[in-house]
Amino acid sequence: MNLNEKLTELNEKGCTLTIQRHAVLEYLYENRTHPTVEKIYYSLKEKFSTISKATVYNTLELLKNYGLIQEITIEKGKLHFDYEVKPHHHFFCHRCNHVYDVDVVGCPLAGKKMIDGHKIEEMRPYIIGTCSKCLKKKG
Amino acid sequence: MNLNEKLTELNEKGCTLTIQRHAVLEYLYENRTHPTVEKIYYSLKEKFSTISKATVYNTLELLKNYGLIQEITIEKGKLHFDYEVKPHHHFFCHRCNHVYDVDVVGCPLAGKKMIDGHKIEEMRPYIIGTCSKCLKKKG
DNA sequence: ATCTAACATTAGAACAATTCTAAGTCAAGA
DNA sequence: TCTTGACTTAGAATTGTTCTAATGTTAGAT
Repeated sequence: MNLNEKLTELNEKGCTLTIQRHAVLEYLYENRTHPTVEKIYYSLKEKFSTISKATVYNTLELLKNYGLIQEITIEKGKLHFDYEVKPHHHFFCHRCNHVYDVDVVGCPLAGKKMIDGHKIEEMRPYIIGTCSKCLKKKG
Repeated sequence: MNLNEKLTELNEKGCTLTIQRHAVLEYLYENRTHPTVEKIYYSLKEKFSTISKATVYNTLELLKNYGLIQEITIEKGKLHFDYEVKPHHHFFCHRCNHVYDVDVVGCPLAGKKMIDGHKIEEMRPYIIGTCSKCLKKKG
């Protein structure tokens, strides 16, 4: 789903399309590195010097609630965000703190709506380890 | 793996078995509710009134590094811990903030050591939604 | 085009979770 | 007993997130 499709969807659902909301979504569209809130905030500050942290947090929460972006709680104590909402796994390298996308096929939970009587609304399959780049550094 | 086995393993690996470390591990052994650090700290305070937060954090980190307990980053901004380290999924209810164990068989990642050139050290399969108890409350 | 009410943004304070620090305690070996 | 190193403590500091009150913006009604 490209940027314009998401912006249109937001608009059609009655959400005001402010310059800040546009900027946050566009930033995530252009930066598929699973940035933290801090990273998003300081990057946007370069273009929009008066943007506030509260707006960034509010906007990320809003976009998440519209199902247009994904929140990632893989790193202890800080949030990352992902433009891509299609189900996929995330790999976190505890050496460089980088989040990678990984594709895993054949997940038995795919498409399931319920488990043990609980209603499934979101999947967050996280994998922790050392990434290929950091493995090379070591040796 | 029962409590004594874990304590013995700690000891054999040369780790000093202080009363605080014993207490933290025992608390997790007896409370399989995936408690937060705050919960662990205040519960232990009742028995050991001078135990400090730093010790609880240090001990949880130490036990985690020995592979004896599992850290859970399913809830935004706060840590939960689990005595059980055998691979299993966690379900988080965003209404009551409770963490449940769920068994999922047939995970294609089970036993895998590598993915996309990254070294897998830990799996954290999280599922978010509304738990069976909260579903009943609603209606 | 103007008004207005609802909504959005801002700056910074407040809050919550975690980590750090420096002083004190404890245990084991010389 | 003294020393050394490891552990714990209390509280300060830091970090990440949320709240607040004032200000700014928008869309719809007139």
